[in-house]
Amino acid sequence: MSTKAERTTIFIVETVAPVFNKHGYEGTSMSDLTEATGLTKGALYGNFENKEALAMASFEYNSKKLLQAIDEKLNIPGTSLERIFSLTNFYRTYNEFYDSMGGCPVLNVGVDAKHNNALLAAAVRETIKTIEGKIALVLENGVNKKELRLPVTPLQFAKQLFTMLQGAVAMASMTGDHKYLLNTVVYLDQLVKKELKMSTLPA
Amino acid sequence: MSTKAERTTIFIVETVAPVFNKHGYEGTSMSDLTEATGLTKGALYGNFENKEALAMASFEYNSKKLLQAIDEKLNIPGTSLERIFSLTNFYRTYNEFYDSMGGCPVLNVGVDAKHNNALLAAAVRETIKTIEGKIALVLENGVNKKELRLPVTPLQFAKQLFTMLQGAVAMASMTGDHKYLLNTVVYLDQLVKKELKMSTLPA
DNA sequence: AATTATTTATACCATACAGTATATAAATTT
DNA sequence: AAATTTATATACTGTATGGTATAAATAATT
Repeated sequence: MSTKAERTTIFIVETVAPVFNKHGYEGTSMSDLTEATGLTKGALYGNFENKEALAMASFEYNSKKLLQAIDEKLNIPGTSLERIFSLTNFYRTYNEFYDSMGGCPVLNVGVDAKHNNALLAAAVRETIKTIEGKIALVLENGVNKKELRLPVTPLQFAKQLFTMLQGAVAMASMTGDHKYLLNTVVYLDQLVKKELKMSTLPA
Repeated sequence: MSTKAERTTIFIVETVAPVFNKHGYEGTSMSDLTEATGLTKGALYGNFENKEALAMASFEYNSKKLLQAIDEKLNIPGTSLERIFSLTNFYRTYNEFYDSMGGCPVLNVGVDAKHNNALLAAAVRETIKTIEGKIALVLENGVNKKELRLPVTPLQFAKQLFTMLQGAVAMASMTGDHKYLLNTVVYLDQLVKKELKMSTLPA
């Protein structure tokens, strides 16, 4: 069993992560965090070195949740095409997912941290690379198994796919209209069906 | 000729706009602004009611510049298709454009203001609507002139186009890699050529 | 050029900020 | 259960915050 202190640390990150994600690094104050957690500064500074460490832990927490969800969707049993559809289907209601985190961590921290915190900005770039890599792996596998053909390299296509998804995330987030997600996924699914499906082009 | 005071107000907005755009509403302090302008608080508060008014004027300034650039690209003489390509071509090097503003105002303020400033958030939504409307108008014109055909309504297609462009903007901005813009525009151009061009499907 | 109106600089306000020292309380170990 | 370690609360730094009152300086008007 975990010690009380460890559980407190986790509790702090869980509680604080959405606050940082909503209001950004500079926009979040230590008193916002004591208020959210019901703890005092002593407790926060006892578990984390400073504000930056709290923000970093918060992003890593949200990023991990996102990466796990993406992994789960991409690693279902089935063909590579079915795995890609599983991912796009996840983004169909991605607004519900990111609402529980106070917003998409990639988008929010990526934009906020760019000129406010170099460490966080680097962490976001790492997360983006990881996601693109995961998608590329599925695509590469599909090419190897001759389940699909790609007009460009797997990584290149993965980047393009993620860019479009992230565009929908940005628009849905800024406008509050989740139809941007829905319409983009509908578009992407037909794109994948038309462009990547191998069965339409027998050897 | 303009009065000295009017020119000072303009100078303040010009100088302050990139600072707000880079660091966000909460991340920008009044002393950041006195430092950037070389003026004192007295001067800033003599020309603007408060910090929020300064931030609002800054966004409107950047937004206007963007809308003017988009207008310029969309209103070249030529067919509706050429106008759309003129817009996508603008986004090919959009990073240079937004660098001079301290980032894309739609993306940066849209993400930053969502939970930090309701007024700014509403202004961004308005700008998005305006851009989508401008693109939709060109598309509608093209349909009327039978220069192109659309699988969905002009506004719907305009939204999808802008979503993809904004996705590229977000990715390029977060990673610092402008190839996201280039690749997306290459993709969009071929998409438009294949899907919208009427000449391939004679009546 | 003198007067008036406006604009900017200075000095200040109360409050909020991130962070710390230390005392108290609560776990953990023996 | 007692001793010890660890975690949390309290009270406190010094500094920065957005904003203001007022005085000095500069434009604009007559």
